[in-house]
Amino acid sequence: MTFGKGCHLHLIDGSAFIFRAYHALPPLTRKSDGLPIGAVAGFCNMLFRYVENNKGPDAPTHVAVIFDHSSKTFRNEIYPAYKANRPELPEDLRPQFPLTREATRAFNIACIETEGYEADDIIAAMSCKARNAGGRVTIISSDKDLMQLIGDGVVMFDAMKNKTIDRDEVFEKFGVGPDRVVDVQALAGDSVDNVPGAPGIGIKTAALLIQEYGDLETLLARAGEIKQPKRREALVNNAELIRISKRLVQLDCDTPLDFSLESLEVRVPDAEVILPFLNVMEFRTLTKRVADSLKVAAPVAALLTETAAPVATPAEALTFDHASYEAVTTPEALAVWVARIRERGYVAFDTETTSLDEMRADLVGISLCVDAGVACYIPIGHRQGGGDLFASDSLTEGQLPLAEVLAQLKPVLEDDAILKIAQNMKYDAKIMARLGVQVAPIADTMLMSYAMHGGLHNHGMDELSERYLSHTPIPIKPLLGSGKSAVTFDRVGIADAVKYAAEDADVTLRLWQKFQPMLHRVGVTTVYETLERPLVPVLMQMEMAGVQVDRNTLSRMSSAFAQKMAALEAEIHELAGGPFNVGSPKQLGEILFDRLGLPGGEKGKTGAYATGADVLEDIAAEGVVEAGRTLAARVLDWRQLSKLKSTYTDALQTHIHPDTGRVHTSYSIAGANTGRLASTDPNLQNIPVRSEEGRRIREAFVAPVGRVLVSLDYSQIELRILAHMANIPALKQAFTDGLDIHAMTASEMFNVPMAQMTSDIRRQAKAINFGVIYGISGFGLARNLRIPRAEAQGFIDRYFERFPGIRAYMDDTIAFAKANGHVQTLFGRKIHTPEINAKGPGAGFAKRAAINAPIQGTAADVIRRAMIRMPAAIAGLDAKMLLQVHDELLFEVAETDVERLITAAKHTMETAADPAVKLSVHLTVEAGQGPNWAAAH
DNA sequence: GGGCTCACG
DNA sequence: GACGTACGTGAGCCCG
Repeated sequence: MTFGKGCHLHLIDGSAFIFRAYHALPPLTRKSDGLPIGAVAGFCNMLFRYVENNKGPDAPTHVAVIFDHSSKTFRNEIYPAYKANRPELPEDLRPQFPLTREATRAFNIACIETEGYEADDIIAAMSCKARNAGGRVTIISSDKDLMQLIGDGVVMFDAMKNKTIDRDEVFEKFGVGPDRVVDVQALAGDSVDNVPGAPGIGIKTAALLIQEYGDLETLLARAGEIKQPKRREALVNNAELIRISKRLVQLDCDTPLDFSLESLEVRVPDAEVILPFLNVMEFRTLTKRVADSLKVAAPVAALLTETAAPVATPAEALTFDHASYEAVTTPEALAVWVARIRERGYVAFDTETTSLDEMRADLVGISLCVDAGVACYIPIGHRQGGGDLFASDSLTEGQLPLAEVLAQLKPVLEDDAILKIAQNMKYDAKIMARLGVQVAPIADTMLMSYAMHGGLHNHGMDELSERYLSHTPIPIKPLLGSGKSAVTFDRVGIADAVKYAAEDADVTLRLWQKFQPMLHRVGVTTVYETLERPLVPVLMQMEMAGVQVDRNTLSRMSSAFAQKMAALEAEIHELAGGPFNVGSPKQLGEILFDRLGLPGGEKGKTGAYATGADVLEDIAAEGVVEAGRTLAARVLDWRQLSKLKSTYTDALQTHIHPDTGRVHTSYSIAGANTGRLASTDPNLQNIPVRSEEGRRIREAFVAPVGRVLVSLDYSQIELRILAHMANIPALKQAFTDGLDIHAMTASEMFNVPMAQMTSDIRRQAKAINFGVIYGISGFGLARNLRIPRAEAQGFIDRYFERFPGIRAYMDDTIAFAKANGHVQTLFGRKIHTPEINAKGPGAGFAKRAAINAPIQGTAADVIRRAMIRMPAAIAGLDAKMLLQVHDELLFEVAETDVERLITAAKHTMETAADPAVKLSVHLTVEAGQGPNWAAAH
């Protein structure tokens, strides 16, 4: 519908709403994370009341909320001091601005702002346009600067006083009609906006003068006639200033509008949008009122609140000024920074290096930050040239020698009284450790975030900065390039490096400042202090120690695998009737199901046949074509060898460190949602063990001469934790009695005496036990056991009958997740479950994950506690903790200390839950030892 | 770079 | 009544 006669446009002054809301309400904060929210709350209430009050017969046909985009506009060019004496925005208001825009859109109202223009100008242009089209306009505001627009079908409405402002009110206020308001304002000036006007002339006098002379230009032209000397002089001497003032107060009807009036047509709020928004904001009452108004059920309170990661976040009062970052290139300048750090008592720091692999990285520079915005970068190892063949390898001029930097910084970095803050400290502390500096004590913003919001979002610096500081840090890509032309950080120019590196320290410090109070509010201080922070030095030691891997063993195995694979490949090609890439699932699927015409080919969503191990195993076992059966079996063999060779025997050799002769993995602490660690580069948590052939790879993990590998692993830790958490007497008793837990389960379920247990029945019970931990489903169990679904469901039903606590545990866990947006481990770790209220297939996933997380997470917490206590427990022994594999710790120990190590470490692991949690089931640890990992496990 | 496959707990 | 499922990871390879 074209905007025209009969249309009624409402223009809401957004900034007026915001300020009124801000000052009308106490400084409210969002309960879940402390986000300042008072202005947004008031703003939403005002918008809602507006919507409710404008449903009647005189309802608008079109509506928009208009905001100021930025403080700098064309008026600053005319008069630089314009609005210059405005007080600084309150610190807690600015972060709410983006949320008011979101709120507007959530109410399904057009949200308008244009860079370089004030809201008033946009309102002016829209009013003119609407009026010229023959429509009516109501401006929802009481701002006197907008009164010049009144007339010809344009009125204002003061929402607070619930009163219309028309010509009469304007006349009352300014003594002139709307068309002369700017003249009066130009003369009177405005102290709030710092519009100069004529000195000594206020609104009253200005109105008199305009009434007498008709308009401003006439007045100025005839100023000499004015009788009162003061007034006359004020006008004569300030004519230019008055003209400038008029340009400042005159609203610009020609402000460009990049939308049509038609697009502003009134729309009903969408319950699916507005309710979640209000719920995330944690506006309980308003959520309910809006829901009632829309005649839908209100979402369960607190349902989204916890899962809502602080979205659009508190922007900072301070911005990031890259130009202010200092390049520290003299000992004197560095000394100043050291003094600042000592005065502060803490420092955020970040290292720049030549590699993401801490064991191979060379230090290029260090950045420091002591206060938001106060940061520096110390270039140390930057090199000339672009890294090409002819580039010089010499150090760039104007850097500090490493020795000088270390001499000054080492005392600070090792000072007990100075807290060192970093994002992923393990990386930086390892770099420094390799240079002989033991960084302590430490804080880590990545781990704080993980403790608070694990499961909600990732914890990399860029993401945290955007979420919590509303700031996008300088990306590294443009500095380093990508692909073949990529360079390392030492080839980055120092000027660029200063901006990038110092900003990282700056961001880190600001995150830390923000996270400290948040940590308490979220209630995870204990988790951070006992399960995250102290783990850093422990993992550093393990990673730097590395594990000795015998290259020759791996190399021999690689050759043997290659030979077997070649033979298999020839046979496979023969069976297939021609050569093809055995490693290509796509080609294999076409051979099996198209060329050989085997039944059972199922295409996935990408249109490719599934050729996973389960599919091939079925074909190998019961395929109707003999060639197909053999082919599938050979491909399975080939795949196993291929996997072992490429992922393990080949790849592991490339990870042997040239200096140490050992393999140094890296553990990510904040990677897995449940609290587990993850091992990367290489992953040493998935070295084969299940197949005989694969297990032999562990023979390459060896102890040096005179030393032994000791493996200690928790026995059935997750089932024990389940027995405790779900309080299942039968399970607990079985553990207390030291029974075979799977056999016991089988006996209970199938009424088979333990003495007559068969391995097959036990195997089924074992699968069910694991299924319970994973959030069992009939389908999943059926597939795992390869039995009919109904039968699997029967097993599950019987299991729940025999162990009724399990069902209750599952229901309670899911209910808790739905109510709180997270589940918890016994040690208080929160694992957020944002998808728990999802609809559709995602719901099943989320429920099973929620059931599994407290169990897996508690086990992860237990072994973390053991690891943290381990250095003290084995101090004095010639032993090192090398690896963690979720429920196993691998040690390298002198032959003479093996027994003592086992005693100490075993005790530490078995009592790791104490005293924080009193488990009603004992944890038991089994030990093994030998010259290599295969023998020790 | 996403999908598939497969190694571990 | 249908949907599509075991939980948590990382790495190597293929292929567009």
